[in-house]
Amino acid sequence: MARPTDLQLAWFLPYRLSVLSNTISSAMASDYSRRFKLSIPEWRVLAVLADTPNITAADISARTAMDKVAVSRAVADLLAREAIVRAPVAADRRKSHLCLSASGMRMYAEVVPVARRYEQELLNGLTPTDRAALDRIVHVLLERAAVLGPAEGDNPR
Amino acid sequence: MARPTDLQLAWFLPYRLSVLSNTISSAMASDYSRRFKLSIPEWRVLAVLADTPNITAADISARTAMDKVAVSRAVADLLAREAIVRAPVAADRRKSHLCLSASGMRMYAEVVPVARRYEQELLNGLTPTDRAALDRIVHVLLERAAVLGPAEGDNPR
DNA sequence: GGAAATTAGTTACAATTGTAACTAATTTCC
DNA sequence: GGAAATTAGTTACAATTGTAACTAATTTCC
Repeated sequence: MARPTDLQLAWFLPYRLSVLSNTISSAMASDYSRRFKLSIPEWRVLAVLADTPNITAADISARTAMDKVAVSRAVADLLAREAIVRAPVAADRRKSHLCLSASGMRMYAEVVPVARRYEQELLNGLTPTDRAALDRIVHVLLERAAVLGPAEGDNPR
Repeated sequence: MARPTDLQLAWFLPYRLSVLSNTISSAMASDYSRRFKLSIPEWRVLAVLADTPNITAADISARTAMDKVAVSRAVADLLAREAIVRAPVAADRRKSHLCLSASGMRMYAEVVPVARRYEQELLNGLTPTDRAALDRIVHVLLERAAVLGPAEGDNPR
């Protein structure tokens, strides 16, 4: 049926992943922002700091694949709302260590169950075998995608 | 190790899917735009019209999960570049049917192998079993995500 | 038959995001 | 020891995207 030059967008993996991820992210984003006034980047920074306190903005970039500007903006916002605290590093005064404030921790503790429930709702449709397969597959694809991107062109990022 | 309130962002499915999809999409986007001056929305419109000529902008929206404004913009751009052709529908003059021009088809024919190669590079890391599992899993997750989104809040989109 | 409601698509404006240039601190290396 | 290069983080500006209001055509329904 499909001509040889035809791609069948509906079955094209990058397209399907993009639709899937956007559907999930925008559902969650609208929920977070409605309930907690948190954007996705802010929520990510919160989550990383809950996991590993006293790291720098650059560390957050490295762990989240977020751009350093995006991190800077999210951090500025969370600081303004006093959800996190910034402490200059004595040994290198360009850096600051960040960690959650008491109220940031409370906020995080409130968001986590909501986030977990989303994930659970998604995973509930899958058999244990499929869940394991998904973990494996996403891992492989992430690795390959990371290599593919920079390799293809000339952008040295 | 992880405290009970901790989410472990690195294992959080929505987060992993988002990083995966963004990595893939931005690699492809930079490649498309460098070689063909095509944005992702433009490429999607092109692909849908290659698959199904003579449909309306609204039809494209419905098939791609793109917002109608995004479609309108991509269409305007492709029209300006004469990659597609617009013909008013006699029976309902609010609508127009769109289809690829000869040069649009050539452009599409050039992009397809590049797109396919990307997909292939990704899939090459997976066993046939995993590929089949991925198809199934993405399908299930898409369905669940579609239900989850609107159900959670009050946005009637 | 015609006012009120709906629909396709566009335009205007606001918010978000990406890129480049920048400041200030530190490191490298002659 | 100090000029040149590097690094952390921010700021300014441009490009992209989302939302709301709009125009023009059509449909509904009294």
